Amino acid sequence: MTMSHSGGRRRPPTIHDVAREAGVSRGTVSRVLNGGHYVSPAAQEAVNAAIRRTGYVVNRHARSLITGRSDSIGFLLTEPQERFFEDPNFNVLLRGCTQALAAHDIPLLLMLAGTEDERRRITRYITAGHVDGVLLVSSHSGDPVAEQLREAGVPLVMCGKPIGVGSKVSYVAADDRDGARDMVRHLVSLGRRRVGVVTGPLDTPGGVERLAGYREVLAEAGIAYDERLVVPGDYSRASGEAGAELLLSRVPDLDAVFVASDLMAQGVLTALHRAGREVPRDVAVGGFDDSPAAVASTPALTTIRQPWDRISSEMVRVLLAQIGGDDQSAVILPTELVRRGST
Amino acid sequence: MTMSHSGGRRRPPTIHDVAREAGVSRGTVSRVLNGGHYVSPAAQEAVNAAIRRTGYVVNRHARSLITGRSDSIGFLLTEPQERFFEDPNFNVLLRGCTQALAAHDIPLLLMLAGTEDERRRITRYITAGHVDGVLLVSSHSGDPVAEQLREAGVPLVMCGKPIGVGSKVSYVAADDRDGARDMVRHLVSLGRRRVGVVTGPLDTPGGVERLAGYREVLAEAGIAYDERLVVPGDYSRASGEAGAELLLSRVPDLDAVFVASDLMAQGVLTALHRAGREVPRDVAVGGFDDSPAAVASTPALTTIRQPWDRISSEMVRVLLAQIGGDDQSAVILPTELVRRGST
DNA sequence: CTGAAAGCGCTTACAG
DNA sequence: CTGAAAGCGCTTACAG
Repeated sequence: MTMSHSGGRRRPPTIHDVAREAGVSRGTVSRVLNGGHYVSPAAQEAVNAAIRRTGYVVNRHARSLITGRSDSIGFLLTEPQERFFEDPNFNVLLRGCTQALAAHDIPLLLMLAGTEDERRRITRYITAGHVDGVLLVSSHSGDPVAEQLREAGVPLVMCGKPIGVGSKVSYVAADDRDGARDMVRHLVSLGRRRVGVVTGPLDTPGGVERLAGYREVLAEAGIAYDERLVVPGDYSRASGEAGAELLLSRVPDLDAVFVASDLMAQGVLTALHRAGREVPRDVAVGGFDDSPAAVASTPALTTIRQPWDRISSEMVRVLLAQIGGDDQSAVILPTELVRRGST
Repeated sequence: MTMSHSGGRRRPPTIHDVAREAGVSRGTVSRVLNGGHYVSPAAQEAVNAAIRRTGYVVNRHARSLITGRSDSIGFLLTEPQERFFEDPNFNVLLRGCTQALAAHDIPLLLMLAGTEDERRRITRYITAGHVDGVLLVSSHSGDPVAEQLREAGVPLVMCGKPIGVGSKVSYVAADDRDGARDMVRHLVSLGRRRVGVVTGPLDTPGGVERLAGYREVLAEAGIAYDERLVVPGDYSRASGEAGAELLLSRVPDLDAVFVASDLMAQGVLTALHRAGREVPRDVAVGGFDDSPAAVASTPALTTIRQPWDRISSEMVRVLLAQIGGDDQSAVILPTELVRRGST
């Protein structure tokens, strides 16, 4: 019966069309749509058949208008640098979240807020209720967005443990400290004693925790902590290269380096190679992340795998639970040592 | 006057609150919101002041319900492999599109449809009107999604020239053929005569066009086309490595290679190095993309820059124009030769 | 279990 | 230029 204008978009069927087709009221159709409670099997079946025949798809705008929910989730990246976007980890995380949400038929809105101005605009957009919750990726501390969203009562889950703020915010993170401990223990177990470290930014949880793990293992192994063996990095390849040069100039007989990211570890390998050190014979190198950079390096990197697929699925699970009324929660996931040629 | 429940989300102000506050009707507020036509300056000002005082933000669901538009755009990736998602080009494109849309205050919905099943679900979702238009990234031919969306009358812009389908679909692409010509002319101008090529997949425009450019330049330079110098790749690093080995086995005195992507060119460098060839002295290597891989290589790659920022902004521009009623159109953007150490 | 009815917040002809 | 009114497609108490 539908009038079909060939070519352009025809008017899509509404709940009214389905009701007429099924011989029931619109209310009954709606009840079927929303779980089928208080609906007789016969009506249920008639409605389902009518939906199939008409090709009905619910109009989410109408539904959202009345429920007050948007049935969509925001993926917010508040990061001034482009670095993180170029980080392969980001891809895995984004893809994982998109897929986990797709399983619930929830679309993901990608929001990039690199500048102060954009952050203001996006925060406003979010607090106006355009998404039901936010997956927040913000590696640096001092980001006020998390606090603002929390205050506005927006369900929120962060990737990585937030530092600085003592606020109650849900997060999902890999166990950075434990991963660092595993790596440094591994280096020490190989007989290395002059173990350098290139840290991540010390205003990020990864930077702080991985360094902490390093110190703990040195202490437990009875190796004195030596400041000259600690150099800061910013997760970029270049900072790894510079860091290794600095380490070599300070401690020429260095026999291992724990590097807080694979990308930096690539830079470390370059600098060691240039300085004529052979890896792992002269210097063993351990990375962190198990990113594609780990296998692309020569030699391939021994590293700590972060469980990105689990991180993303847990972020989605926690967020949906929170939207459903649960309290916030923190999830810490285990890491794994992956041994390759660099140790 | 607003009752504020500290903590939870308070009921946001509606157009009704603004109207009361401004002393006008809701219709007048709506007119101000939608461009301010047929509104007296006095009313205009009163409404704007009221909006500011109340902190009013339009409810997009209500608006969409009546306008029939969603005021959002989908970014659809129909790609079975993970490769493209790991491609740094993808990041740049996604970020560029997000930002171009943000300038219009239009949120971007990220849609991933890697499997047949997902493609069906997403197509249904899109044709139900949940987005006003689609930015489609699908490197391989034979993807039915483009055709389905086009038939459903959904505004659509593809990244890269679609091949196979003779259908009228808008697209934005770099000038692959011209870029390839520039690179091969560059190699020939250096005196190289035995120029190999590692192609992209020949069911993609990049694969086909870049090979065509290679052949054209050989012809114009009076160099005979030699099948042994042509090996296929799939844009992966591994295929570049294998390709270079094959080339060396067939034509040991090869003096240049044009590689259809930077990632593959990295593999080519690895293979050449292992075979004891020095780059560029023995063999000059030219890549394509100017991706981060180009600078990360040793030596850094001479390559063809694809204007990704312009590609993304043009895709958005064309899509918005099409949503506004314009006909579909194709945009071809120029590439640029970037010379580095590998030639 | 089911229908009739109210209403979510907005836009847009329609009369003035 | 402006207001009153209809209506977009849906959900949800309410009364049976």
